[in-house]
Amino acid sequence: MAQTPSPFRTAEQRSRDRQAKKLALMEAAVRMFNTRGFHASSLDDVAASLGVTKPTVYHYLGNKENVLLECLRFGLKQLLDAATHARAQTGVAAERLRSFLIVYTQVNMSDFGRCVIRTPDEALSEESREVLRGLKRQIHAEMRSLIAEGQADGSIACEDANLLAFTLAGALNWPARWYDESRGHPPEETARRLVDNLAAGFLPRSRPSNP
Amino acid sequence: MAQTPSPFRTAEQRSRDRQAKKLALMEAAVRMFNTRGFHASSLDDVAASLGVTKPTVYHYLGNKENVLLECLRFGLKQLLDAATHARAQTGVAAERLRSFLIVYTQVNMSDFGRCVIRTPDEALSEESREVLRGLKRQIHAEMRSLIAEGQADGSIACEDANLLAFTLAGALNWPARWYDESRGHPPEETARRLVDNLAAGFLPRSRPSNP
DNA sequence: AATAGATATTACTTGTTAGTATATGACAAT
DNA sequence: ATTGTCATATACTAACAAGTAATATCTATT
Repeated sequence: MAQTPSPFRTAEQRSRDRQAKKLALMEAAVRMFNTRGFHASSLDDVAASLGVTKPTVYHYLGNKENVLLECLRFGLKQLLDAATHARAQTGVAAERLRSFLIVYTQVNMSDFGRCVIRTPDEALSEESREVLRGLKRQIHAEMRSLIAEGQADGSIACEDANLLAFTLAGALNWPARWYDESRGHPPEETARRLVDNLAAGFLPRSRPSNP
Repeated sequence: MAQTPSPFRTAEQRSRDRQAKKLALMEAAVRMFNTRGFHASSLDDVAASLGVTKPTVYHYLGNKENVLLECLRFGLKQLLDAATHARAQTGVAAERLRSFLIVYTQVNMSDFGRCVIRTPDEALSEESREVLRGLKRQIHAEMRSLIAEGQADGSIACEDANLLAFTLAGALNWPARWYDESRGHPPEETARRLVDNLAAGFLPRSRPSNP
């Protein structure tokens, strides 16, 4: 089985290499976008941060807007996956919503999620904007529908599912701006506490809601 | 009293004129920043939108960064004013907090408030960033201290006043991104409903919290 | 009138960066 | 061996936008 390893890479290995390089470029880019903003980030600098030159970036990612677009898609996919994962769970809707929200928040605290939140639509061309709006709408719809299920099964109390979705999303997107992993509590714990605030509200409850 | 009006303006009138022009430039700028983003907005275009030229902008506002800075200060002042106004009211802390939050949200739905929320720190120089961080911290501190008062007088239930302030701020900053005055409910109503969501939480309450 | 100050313009310089044309070396398949 | 393809570099173009003279004009006071 364990033969002398060939110094030649198979087609599959090369394809994996390529993917890894592409992802490394995306990671370098997203970090720079997050620290400097999209317009203030030059592809020269992104490339240099990995010890290569700009045409290499173009080789793997086409053009600057596409670099951003792929980063955003990647982040949005993580958010959507969180939704489908929560959807597959058992329990009342409020519980499924909670577990979705906690993962949603953690994604927003990570590099690609941060980029999704921090990048305003205007940074993109009309075309790409439509694509992204579609994905964002999907995520919003998932959240809203979990809320609606909760209204139906009685585990969630609210007047307007759509507006509640905006309320929750806002509160849980914001860590993309303020959360600093290197100080304070770890991401999961912070995420959980934020969601608890939203679940309970800030007005005192006379008695526990689960009799 | 009502004499033939002099065609000559007094010093005071001229000073008011100057202020008005400066403000008009700031409004034009802030609207462009909000629609295109800071880096994608050229002062040539800002000036052109009022039928003047770029050096005019420099005459009134110095340089591009200062244009942004003045807009942000303006918006932040509105937020701080909302806090001091709420502070002066009577009633339990939860009530004062509510009324602060509602105004806070409405500011974030208006041009200058939008700009405060949508402009990420990185757009500015280290210097200006410090100034703004200071102002933002003030607002955050106001919110946190209203919450702490509520913990003390029993009108607010929460474990961590600081984290609750982030939760509320996030939810109520977000309308700067999604709210569209031209569709849906008017600003005050939307603001009130958002705050209600946060006050009540999404878990059902067995009975009203005000016995 | 004449001068000073405020307001605005035209025309320029300069720096930055997205994007491209072209060259080159390495490897793989034939 | 030869040919083609992938990965990368060097070196360039083109465009845009910030900021700066130098200058003209209007207004108000002496």
